[in-house]
Amino acid sequence: MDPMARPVVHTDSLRQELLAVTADLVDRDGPARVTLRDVAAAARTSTTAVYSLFGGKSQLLTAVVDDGFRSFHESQVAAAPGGLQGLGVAYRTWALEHQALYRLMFGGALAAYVDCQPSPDVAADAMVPLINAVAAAQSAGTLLPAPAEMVAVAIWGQVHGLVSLELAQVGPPDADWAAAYNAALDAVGRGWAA
Amino acid sequence: MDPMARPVVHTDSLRQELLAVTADLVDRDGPARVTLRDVAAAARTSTTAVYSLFGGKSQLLTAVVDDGFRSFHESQVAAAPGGLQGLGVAYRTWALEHQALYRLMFGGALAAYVDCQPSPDVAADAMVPLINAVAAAQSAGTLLPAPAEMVAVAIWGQVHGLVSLELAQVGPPDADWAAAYNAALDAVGRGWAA
DNA sequence: CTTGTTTCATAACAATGTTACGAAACAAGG
DNA sequence: CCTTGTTTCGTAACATTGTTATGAAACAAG
Repeated sequence: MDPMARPVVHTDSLRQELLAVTADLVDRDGPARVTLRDVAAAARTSTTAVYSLFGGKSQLLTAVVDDGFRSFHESQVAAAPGGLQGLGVAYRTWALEHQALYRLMFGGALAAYVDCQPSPDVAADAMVPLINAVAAAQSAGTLLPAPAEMVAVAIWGQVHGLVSLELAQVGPPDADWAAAYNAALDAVGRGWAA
Repeated sequence: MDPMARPVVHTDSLRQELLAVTADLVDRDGPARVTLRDVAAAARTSTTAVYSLFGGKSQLLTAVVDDGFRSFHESQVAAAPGGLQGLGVAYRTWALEHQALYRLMFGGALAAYVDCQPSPDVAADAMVPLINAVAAAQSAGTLLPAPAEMVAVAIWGQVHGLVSLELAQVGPPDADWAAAYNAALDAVGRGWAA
């Protein structure tokens, strides 16, 4: 009574393929040039797959963004032994290695050009290593005993803002971003030191 | 020999009107919902006007963004007497009062969803009051004597990053952004203090 | 082999940036 | 006053893209 009918092709592995292909297109041409027809063609399927597996373009991009946050989270976990400085350095390193994805992750949500806001819990997770490092430094007595989450948000804002300005190329044309970034990290350390 | 022909309607005043109407639409519905047909209808003209006066949609948005940077520049100039703290407070105030425009100004350039990157000199101008305040504080001996432009970029990154995260709603769901912002401004003051 | 059911690719649809065409508007000359 | 010539700009066609609807493809059961 349940003829299995036509075999399923829109499987989870195709879902992964679509995610990878989309991320590739974003990295190659930027978010504006990503079309569902190109995505489908690159994955050797049809645009219907995007709708049956994700629901639409914005959900596809949201999934790519969430994957980006997870990748970023991993890099932060790996850098956690380096303390606050290590996390700060790893932040910019990851952003420069995944420029287009980083632009989509933060610029997409900010510009609201397409509805690709990261899932709140995924974005919050990415911040956990930083919060832990802040709390650890506070326990060690090297950091001011302000609320850890607030300090973490402030520090994240610092590094995110500098990286954003660098990637968006908004600022002095001859800016030495690497130097500014390192100097800012030092200033953050002094500013929040106990 | 030079019959004046049909009178010109695509004049500079219509250009201003288009700019105002576009900024309104951006503020009301966000950049994604801005269509040339709507812009033209709101200005009681045709889409041709956008092409003859700007060249296309991206140039129109770029002009809006440039106007935004000029408005922001004015608010910074007005806040200059308040010193670094005053500039920092004015920064967030302006951003919150022009949320959609701010999103377009920085998120648009970052996401690269549409080519609306601000003119470099306009964006650089917006930073001049901050650079001056940094230089003044250094002359007064209250700020570390690092290159003024680098310090300014670092401070700008701090405030921009926090405001961006707040507007993009990326971060802890229950974050107290105002408190984090004020704490960050204080930390910046301590971090760069002489 | 037919039938029935599920799945998915193709094609139609709507919206939008862009471009091409031709009508509108006006001055000069008859 | 009408015709002609030239410039200007609104309308309509075009191409692209997200989305939806339709019908063919694929397979199991009888």
